[in-house]
Amino acid sequence: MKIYNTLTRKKETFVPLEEGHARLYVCGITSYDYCHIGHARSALVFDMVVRYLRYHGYRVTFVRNFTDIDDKIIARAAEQGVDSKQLAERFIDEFYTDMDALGALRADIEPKATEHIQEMIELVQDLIEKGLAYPSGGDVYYRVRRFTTYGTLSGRKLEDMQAGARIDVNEQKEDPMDFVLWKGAKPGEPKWASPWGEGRPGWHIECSAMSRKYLGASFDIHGGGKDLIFPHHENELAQSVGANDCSFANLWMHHGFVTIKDEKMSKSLGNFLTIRDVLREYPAETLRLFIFSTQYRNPLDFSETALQDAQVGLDRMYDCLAGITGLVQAADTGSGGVDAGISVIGQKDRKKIESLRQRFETAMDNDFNTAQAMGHLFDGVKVLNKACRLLDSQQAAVEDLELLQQAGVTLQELAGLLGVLQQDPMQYLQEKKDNLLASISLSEEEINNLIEDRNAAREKKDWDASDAVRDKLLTHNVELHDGPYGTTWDVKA
RNA sequence: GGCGACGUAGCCAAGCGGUAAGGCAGAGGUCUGCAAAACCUUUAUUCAGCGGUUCAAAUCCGCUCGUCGCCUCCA
Repeated sequence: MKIYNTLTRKKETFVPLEEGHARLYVCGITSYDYCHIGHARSALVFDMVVRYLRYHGYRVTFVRNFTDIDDKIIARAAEQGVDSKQLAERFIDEFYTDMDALGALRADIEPKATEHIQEMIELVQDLIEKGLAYPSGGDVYYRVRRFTTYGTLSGRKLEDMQAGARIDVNEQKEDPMDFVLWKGAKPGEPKWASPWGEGRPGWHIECSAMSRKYLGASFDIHGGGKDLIFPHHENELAQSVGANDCSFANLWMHHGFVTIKDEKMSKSLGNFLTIRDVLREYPAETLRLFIFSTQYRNPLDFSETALQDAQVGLDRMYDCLAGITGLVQAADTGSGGVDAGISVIGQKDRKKIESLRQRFETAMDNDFNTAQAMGHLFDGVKVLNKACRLLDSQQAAVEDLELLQQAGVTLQELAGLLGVLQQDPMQYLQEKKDNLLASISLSEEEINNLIEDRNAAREKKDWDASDAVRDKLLTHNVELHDGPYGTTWDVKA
């Protein structure tokens, strides 16, 4: 499989350092607020990556950190008059609540910065010994110009950056581009003892220290949002390579942003929706389908319409699975194992059904092209629906039923790699109906009574009366469907 | 100012040198007393524009226009 590497700006064949074992480190959240849809994308993208690597047969060690000490946490805690540690803990809990609601897998190791102060101090000491860092006025800084390849990951030169310098002038630094590894404590701030006095870690050092501890100096994949490329990942790279004298992450994966009206969703712009905001309106699987409708590196524009489209698509997939289940059940109770009928599924459609897994994998192997992979899934749905329709109207051949049943299982398995289509289809559709029913002013019994009245009128061919009932129900968003086996109803969304 | 990404049907989105996947919406059809729902079929001579390379370009190169991002905390 191929993965796009930010470092080389190319898709590269994925070959883990240790055979059969993929080690990956993803930058997690800074816990001072509820997570928004951008965080959901990050979590779900790497959730999909991990699931797919495991599907491919790799043993995966997935590390994702929590930044539980930093300026924003301290500021927010001060604002609310609470302890910064408690604030961080609280939003880690909220993060888990959201992740569980999204059905995202837990990382194998979820280290917190504050629990690795010692490791960070050791790393900073390594850097000082190598001449790559220097203490200054209670702080410790990284000597950027000493790391000759600085800027490789983000593709920028030190000179270029100075041109547009929005860098704060800091008297303590030898060079304005130097970044802080350790910050001396200001009065009232959380602090830890260190060889340079009391203080706290800079932002970037935690990831270098924790990845080294849990994955080793070199590992396979380092991931995060595109906004982390500079300065966070560039600095991590400088720290780790500088301290360990060996390559750091082999491959850097960065996902695109979630936008609203083509602008980046962010706290500072105030144009964000939290995960729980969205999950109040749509099921998690709908959100996942939406997120995977675009390849992970491209921007993803959030809108009500896009979510509704995803919802319709998800329902269609479940309808298809329910159709297969219904057909198989009918056949079981019907002909009782007697091979009725001849195959009606054409050669071309059979081939499409049988190649579904192959096509899905080819798309996913190409830098996790979930958009294309989903296209194949929907294409499968189309062919399966067609087959269901054909079988429904005649005696089903055993081989056809088996093909459909198997295809349904495959469809659900593959969709599961994206975390969708994981519910029992019958139950999903029933729940949807129940939820909608709860939102209208009629009970199921009242609806059924009205349907009986209407059917009585229809017997007498009193179309005016029957249509009146239908219209009345429609004002309550109840739609009637007259089928060969009687009248069923649904609630309009 | 520096660096980078993107621009494909009404909307979303794949394709990245061999002649336009898929989804939503729309249209036609099957079904129906009429509907609805469901399902089927269908919808881009063309890929922002202009040049160039090539037997062949949405795909490669150059320029122009437009949108967005990073360079400051950010997923």
